[in-house]
Amino acid sequence: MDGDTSGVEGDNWNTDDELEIDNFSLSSNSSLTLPNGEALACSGEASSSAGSSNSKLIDHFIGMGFSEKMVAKAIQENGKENTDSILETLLTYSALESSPHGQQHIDSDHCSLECEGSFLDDFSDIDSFSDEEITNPVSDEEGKLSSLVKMGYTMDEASIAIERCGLDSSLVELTDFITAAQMAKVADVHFPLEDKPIPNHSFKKRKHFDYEMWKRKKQRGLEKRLLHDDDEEIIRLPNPMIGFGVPNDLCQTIHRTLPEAAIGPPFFYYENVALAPKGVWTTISRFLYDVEPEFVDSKYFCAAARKRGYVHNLPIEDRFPLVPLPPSTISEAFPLTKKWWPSWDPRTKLNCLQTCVGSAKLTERIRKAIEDYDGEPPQHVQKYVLDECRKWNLVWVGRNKVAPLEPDEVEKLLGFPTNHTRGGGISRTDRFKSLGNSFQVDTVAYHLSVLKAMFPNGINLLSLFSGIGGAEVALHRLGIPLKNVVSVEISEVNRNIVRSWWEQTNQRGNLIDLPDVQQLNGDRLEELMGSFGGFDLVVGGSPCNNLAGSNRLHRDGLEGKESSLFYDFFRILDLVKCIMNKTQ
DNA sequence: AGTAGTATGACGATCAAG
DNA sequence: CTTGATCGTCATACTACT
Repeated sequence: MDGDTSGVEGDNWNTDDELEIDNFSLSSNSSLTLPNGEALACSGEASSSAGSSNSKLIDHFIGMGFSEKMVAKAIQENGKENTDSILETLLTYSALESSPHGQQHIDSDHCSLECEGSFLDDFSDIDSFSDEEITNPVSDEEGKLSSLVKMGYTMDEASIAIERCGLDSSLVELTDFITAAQMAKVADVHFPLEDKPIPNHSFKKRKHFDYEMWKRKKQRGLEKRLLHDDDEEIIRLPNPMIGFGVPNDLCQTIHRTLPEAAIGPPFFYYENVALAPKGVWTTISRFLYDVEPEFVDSKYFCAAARKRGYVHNLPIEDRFPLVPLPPSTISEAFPLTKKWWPSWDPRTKLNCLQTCVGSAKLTERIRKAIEDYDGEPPQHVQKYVLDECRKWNLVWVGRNKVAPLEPDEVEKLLGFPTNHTRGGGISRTDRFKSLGNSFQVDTVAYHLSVLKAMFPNGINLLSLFSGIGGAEVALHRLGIPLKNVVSVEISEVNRNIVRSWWEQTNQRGNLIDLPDVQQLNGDRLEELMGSFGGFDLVVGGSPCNNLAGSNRLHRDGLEGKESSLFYDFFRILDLVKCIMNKTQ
């Protein structure tokens, strides 16, 4: 999808229940932060974990060297009965925590235990709370966002609060807003309480706690470097990157057992770049019900590499590939290049298709560099040319002539129909951008193929961050009828592409497109699902802007401006799950 | 001259694999 | 250790129009 997701317009919120929050006074926090209010707000499980009956259990684990916050979260997740799984969770957390990127995500989870005590602490010094104390924010907004996340709120909640309250509002105002929103949500029967424990509002204490935590983690990180890191829970990429199997793979007898919480309905399928900063996939996996990601390189499906991670709860037996099988090498995909391909260019597969392509000037420079020599150019020229060709995915189109791929060639490689992104007022630049952000259809279709036997009459699909409709095209090419498709995509050109494809392929189903995942709330989902009886599949690849290696400027990880929309994928999936369970 | 859309090049770090 | 890959962003110059 496109990068700009910040266009939240207040007008569109009129139907949202959150709007009612405006009626709350932002400055008066007393009534909202009373322990009574918390007890009312928390689910049974969450509030009981804060009770005194657990103190022995907590002390037990604290005695083992785990932090109070961790123990509370682990108990909350596993229940107080199952001490074994609590211990296992704690061990996992402590491993995660020692990773440089993983540590901040522990903080981003909620914990109701910190509610204990000091409710009556005054907040008078809260405004002196300096963001820079903990993080090094680039802007005021990011600083506030980051602070809120560290205080235990979701990225989603934090950004909405800033949108609604304004950038110059204090942290107290922002946290009050979120609390009020959560209060309002509690009234909504469909709000998944167990996954959104109400954060406490003992600001002073939490601030202090977090700061101490941060110092401790920093310290531990230093210690860690001196020790072995063999117990790191960092997810490793498989080599070869074939996930749970690719077509023509001989050993396809892999079985897996999904965690209980991950089992559908609905089925879900999440995608993002495999080479994300350390700890990102651990966090993604943890949020998506602890499902182990499947890392696959699309070079096993087509002539271009595309290293991606997929988290899904689909069966992995009896998969089958799309037919016809796409060309597997560059020369098969583009036969005309064979004639001009020099023997000293060993490439048979293209690298990852990106959002930008090489310039005409660059190909000109390359031509001139080779032209000076009669036969084979010297080593250093070969090296230069090959480096540029690999970096920009250039192919040989004439004597001494290289060129970037054309948009229709990229469409072909990615498994889309030719001219899928063409016309309708879409520029060449935008085509490359949309295609570069898309799925490789054959790869995704292989994973989704198991649905065909299960849903002979078709499926209802929720497609988040749809882009140019990679999931829709994959399902269609598999011959799985699309009954109702709700497609959420911020970019208007992309929505037009999907709409136009939908009409051209004579779909019998119903396509509903929405612009913004952030505005898709429980009410709207319930309304949509009520009309056709729930979703069979939720698909989405959230923005990779802040995860991708090509991003020199803002590779900020999952908390980055765009990539944090992952949490909206989780939020919405969890809402769908909740509603589905309720109506069954 | 103003404007909107387009093309170009400068901008390294991170992480895995050999 | 070195090599290689990587769903990118930004300011600026350029182009094709009014």
